[in-house]
Amino acid sequence: MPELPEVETVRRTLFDLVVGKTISSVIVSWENIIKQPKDIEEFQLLLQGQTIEDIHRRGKFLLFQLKDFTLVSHLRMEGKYRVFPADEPVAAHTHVRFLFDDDTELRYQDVRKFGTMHLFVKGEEQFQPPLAKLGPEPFSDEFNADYLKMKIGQSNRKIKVVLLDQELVVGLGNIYVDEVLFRAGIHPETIASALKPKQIKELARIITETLQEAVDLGGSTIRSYVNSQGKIGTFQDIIKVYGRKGLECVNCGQQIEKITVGGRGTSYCPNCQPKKN
DNA sequence: AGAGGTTCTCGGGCGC
DNA sequence: TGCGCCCGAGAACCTC
Repeated sequence: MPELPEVETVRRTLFDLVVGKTISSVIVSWENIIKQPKDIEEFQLLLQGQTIEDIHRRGKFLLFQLKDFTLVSHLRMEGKYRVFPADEPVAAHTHVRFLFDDDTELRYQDVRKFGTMHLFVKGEEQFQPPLAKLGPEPFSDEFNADYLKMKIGQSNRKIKVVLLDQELVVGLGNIYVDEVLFRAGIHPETIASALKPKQIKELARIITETLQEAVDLGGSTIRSYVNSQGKIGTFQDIIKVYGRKGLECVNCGQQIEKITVGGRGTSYCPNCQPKKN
């Protein structure tokens, strides 16, 4: 499901629903979600009595700032957070429940069970996996044309693979990387080092711009994504290539093609994104 | 039937 | 040989 725009939208909607609430207990019904601490009872014990003071985002991770700890949560493909009254029946695929002392609860649902949670003593999360090696945020000053030139100028990997690498820049996933490359007119299999400085400069601008547009539209709802208030995003309405295999390119009318790049389904326009190497 | 919005690990190949 | 780099496959699961 979620790439940066979806996670940011979840963060914003969840913020209004849970900040200020205090956890009275935690119920875990699929233990593999909890990666740290390894001991589930310890995870539950540490969270008891903790108040949610803030919710941050780092790349595609949600960071619940508690009084003494940071709960780092990745939604992977299908993870969702919703808040319910305590007496609401528990829906299928609910794996973790954070019960609050006001008779409401935060429920984590995840059909495919790929999501992860790591609990750290506040402040330690940034020095350890899974956050330690993440690249800059796409909206930060650190991420700019010079940075991108420096990082990918000598890379012999395909540009799509490079952009999906969260150590380069965080936030892009399969939808937005395809849209970004379409907007930039770059074939997804182009070797990164073959890009001209001008193209890289343009790419940096388009990455930031595309993700910002998507945040403004509440993300993309392709199959199952809804935010924590149950609302869908609308970026899918302006998607130009992702999921449009066989349809006409909105720019030139040629059929959108689909190939596999780095093991991921990849949609692009062979005319607007010609292969040059 | 197989792909799907994610990420990690593994083994193999290549070039220096 | 070793190292760095890159790639693909497979893994974690369930739904349509």
